Amino acid sequence: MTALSDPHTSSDMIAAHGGRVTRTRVAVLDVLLASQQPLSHDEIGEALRKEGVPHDRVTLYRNLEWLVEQGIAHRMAGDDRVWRFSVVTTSEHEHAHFHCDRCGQLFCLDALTPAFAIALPNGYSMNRAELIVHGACPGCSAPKSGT
Amino acid sequence: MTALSDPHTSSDMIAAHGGRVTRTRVAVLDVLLASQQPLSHDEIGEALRKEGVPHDRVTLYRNLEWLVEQGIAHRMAGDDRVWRFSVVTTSEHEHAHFHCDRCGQLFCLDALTPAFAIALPNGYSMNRAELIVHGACPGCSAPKSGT
DNA sequence: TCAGCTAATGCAACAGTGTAGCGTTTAATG
DNA sequence: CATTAAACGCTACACTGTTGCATTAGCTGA
Ligand SMILES: [Mn+2]
Ligand SMILES: [Mn+2]
Ligand SMILES: [Zn+2]
Ligand SMILES: [Zn+2]
Repeated sequence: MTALSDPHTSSDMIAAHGGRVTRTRVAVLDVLLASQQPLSHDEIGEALRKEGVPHDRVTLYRNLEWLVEQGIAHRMAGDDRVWRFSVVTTSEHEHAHFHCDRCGQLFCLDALTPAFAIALPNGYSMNRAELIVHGACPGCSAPKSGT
Repeated sequence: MTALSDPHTSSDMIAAHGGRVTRTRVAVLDVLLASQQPLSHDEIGEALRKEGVPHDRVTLYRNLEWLVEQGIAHRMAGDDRVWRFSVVTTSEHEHAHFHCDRCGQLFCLDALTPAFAIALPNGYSMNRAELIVHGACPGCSAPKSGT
C-alpha cells in the first residue's frame, strides 16, 4: 500500500528486500539493530531467548546468512574464529574493527579511516585491506568507579 | 654435549627449548620450516601423511600448541576461521598478512611495514594493529602460460 | 477472503575443528 | 640399564556450522 522507499522498521527493511516477514527474522534484525557491537550467532540466540522468542538454531543461521546476502548485515570472523554480525550502517562497509583483548568484544570503527601506505611485494595485487586494532575498549580501560 | 646457541636443525631447535625430540614434533617443525605459507592443522597432517610419518590428530594439535608456546611458531586465524601456523622468522612477529581471495592461501608479508595513521575514538587504547591485505597472490594473478 | 504457491521453518543427521581425560609409551638423565 | 615425567594414542566430547527433507505459514492474486 504505502511506499517503502525509506524503510525504518525491521519489518519494512525485510519486506523492502523481498523477504518474508517472519517472527525469527524480524527478531534477529531487531537484535542486531539494537546492538552497539557485532554479535555472534550464539549471542543473538541468547538475546532471543531472553526476549522469549522461540527459535531454531538452524533458522537463526539461515536468517543471518540471508541478511548478509541482502546486504542488510555484514559479518566478520573474530579472534575466536566465530562469525560476528552487525547491520550495515555506512554505505561503505570498508571500515576498521576494534577487538578488546580483555573482554573479547568487537567494535566497528565506522568513523575511522586509516591512512595506509602499503608497498606490496611484486606479484601481489590488492583488492581491499582489513585492519583490526587490538587493545582495551572504553569499558575495560576506564578506571573502576567505587571500591 | 655441544653448545646449542645457534640451533639449525628442527631437532636442535626443539632441544634448545627444553622439549623432547619426538618423531611427530620433529616432522611437524620440518614441515613448517619448509613451507612458504602458514599452514593449517589439516594441511600439516596431509604433509605428514605424504611423507609417511604416522601421527595422531591430537598429538599434532598439541605439538602445534607447544611450538606456539615456545615462540617457535605463531598462529593466526584465516578467513575460513581455521588456525594457520608458521615458524617465526623475524624477531618482530608484528607483520602484515596477505590473503589470496582466489586460492585461499595465506602469506606472511614480513618485509612489509605499513605506515598507519590511526586516530582512535576516545576511550580506546591500542596494543597492536593487525593488517590483512586481500587480493590475488603472484600465482593467481600471473597470466596463464600456454592454452 | 481465501486458495495456491513457495519461502521459510523445524528437526535430525552430519562434518570440521579443536579440547579433555587417561592409561601407555618412550625420550632423556644418570 | 632403571627411573621418571613428558609426550603419545585413543576415546569421548563440545562447539560451530551445514545439508536434507517433510511441514508450516507468509504472501499474492483471484
Ligand atoms: Mn564492522
Ligand atoms: Mn605471519
Ligand atoms: Zn573490553
Ligand atoms: Zn592465490
